[in-house]
Amino acid sequence: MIQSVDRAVRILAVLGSGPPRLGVTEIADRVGLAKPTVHGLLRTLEHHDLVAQDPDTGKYSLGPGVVSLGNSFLGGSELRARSLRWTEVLASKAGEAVWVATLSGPRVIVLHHVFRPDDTVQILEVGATIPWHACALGHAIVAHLPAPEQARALASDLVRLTGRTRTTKAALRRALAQVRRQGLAVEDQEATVGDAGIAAPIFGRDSVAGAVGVVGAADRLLIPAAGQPDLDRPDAVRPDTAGPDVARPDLARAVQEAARAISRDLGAGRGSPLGPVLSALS
Amino acid sequence: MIQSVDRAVRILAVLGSGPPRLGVTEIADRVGLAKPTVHGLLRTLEHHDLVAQDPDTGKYSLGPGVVSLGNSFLGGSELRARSLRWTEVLASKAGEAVWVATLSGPRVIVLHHVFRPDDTVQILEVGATIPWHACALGHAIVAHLPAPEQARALASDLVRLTGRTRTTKAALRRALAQVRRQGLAVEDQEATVGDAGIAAPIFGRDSVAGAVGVVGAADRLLIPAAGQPDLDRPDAVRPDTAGPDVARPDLARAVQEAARAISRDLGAGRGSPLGPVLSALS
DNA sequence: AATGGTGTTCGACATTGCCGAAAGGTTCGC
DNA sequence: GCGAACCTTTCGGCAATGTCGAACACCATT
Repeated sequence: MIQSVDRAVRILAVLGSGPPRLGVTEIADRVGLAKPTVHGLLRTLEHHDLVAQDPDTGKYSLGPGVVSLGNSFLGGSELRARSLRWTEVLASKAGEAVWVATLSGPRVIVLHHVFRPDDTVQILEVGATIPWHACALGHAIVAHLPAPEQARALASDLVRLTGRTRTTKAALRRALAQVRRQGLAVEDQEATVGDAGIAAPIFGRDSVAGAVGVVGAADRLLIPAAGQPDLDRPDAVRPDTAGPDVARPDLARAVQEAARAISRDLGAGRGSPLGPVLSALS
Repeated sequence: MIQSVDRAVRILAVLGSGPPRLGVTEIADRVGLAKPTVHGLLRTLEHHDLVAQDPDTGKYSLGPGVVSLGNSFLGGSELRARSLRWTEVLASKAGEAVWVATLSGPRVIVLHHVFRPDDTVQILEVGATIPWHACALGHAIVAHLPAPEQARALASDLVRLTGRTRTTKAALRRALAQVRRQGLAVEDQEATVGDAGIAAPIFGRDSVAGAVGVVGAADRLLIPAAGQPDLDRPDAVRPDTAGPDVARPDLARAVQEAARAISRDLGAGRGSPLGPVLSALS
């Protein structure tokens, strides 16, 4: 581990997580380094436009360079590229906004966002990060992670975002087991009040690569647990195996189909170790 | 300038600009360093999720961490925050897509993108970078830069993107002079065939902070130079002072109004050195 | 005018990261 | 199937490199 690079990155992280503008002294405190050390690192980062210094106050913030890099990452992401055509279909079939996400540490990052087909004003969420335990995308991914990584995810900070966020290991373990059973994750207002999510895992050649799902108003995406199952669609989620939150069967099916289509494009299946898992999901 | 950090950033830049996946050897060649050196830097960056290594091929690519940083930058950008409300208005008034951009080195970065109000499928361009000399946003910014920085911009690589891109210093200097006269930049298919742009500068407390403009099909945004001026709107751009590309007067006016509104929100004016410049633009 | 707080510069110490060479591992071609 | 060529990764010694204490210049308050 190269020390100065490590420190530089930690400075970037501090600038990205805290208040938008910080002074040298404040940064030095937060990363635990001497002031001149931080200054030198900042100058180097500034030279590459990764940080910018406010000419008036002398304080530092992230620079435009980081957006370019972020954009390059999105452009080079195979998961994102492969999901473009299928998410379009899913959005129009479901009539809801579609997100594609991948895991980064204890959070999921939205890689792609297809707007809900109606033309209301919507803000773009690409690049946004959400704690994995508070969204369906995160559940779908973590449920299919190898055991050690899954344990690491469960050991992370399980912050409460709304009154309904599940924050205990036990509750999350139950949720993940259910996700594995159904091949589908459902979340009801655990990240944002009023919004729900339905998601399914996407597999790469030999591991889970991300997840795709729909996001929108809970009363459009879910049906009350007490409601009758839609017996015309036997392959849809059945209320008797589901928890209190039940996904609309047509949405559940559409999400799963999209996830499988993207997985196929990514090269999962054909003799890969995940073949059996994939079959179980179909 | 701290060497190892500088090298690490150059590695990130290489990963962001070249092919999406590169091996250690290839990276070492491109940055001109020894293989083990690059390896150490990559391991450090990987530890922070700024690069990711493909477990199969061993090749490296940018990691999810860079998107988080990019998103933090956008969230903390005052220019972006202040422009949100006005761009919404501009988009609906103009009926076209609206971009807000800032300068980063020789390129402009799109900080905010409001979709064209009709609901056709559009891709999101936030984070995209464009050579400054090939777009109206870039002209609007560079035209109001202090002389030394302006010279530096003119000294950069003036790449030809389409058959109409102006690539000589002389032509660009003329264009910039006209932008200063009119307080408006117009670009006709210099970045993308079929697309034009109309943009105006946004000023911060004591310098140009960015630009706002509309982007769309050239035949919707521009009127033929030979056409008659719209005499009902005396404050619009007049063909006799304009070059061959003439912006639709209503769009020109709307863009300028949005730019001035955002500048006002950013704190330009009220006794700042740019007061006179601002007045001249109104 | 004095004070507390910035961001910044300087210089010496020794820690740190650099690179040559060699070692696993994998994918070709034969 | 075998060998060779490529890859990524590891090791160790040299010295260049980055780190930090102290002092500087500057601004906003007191």
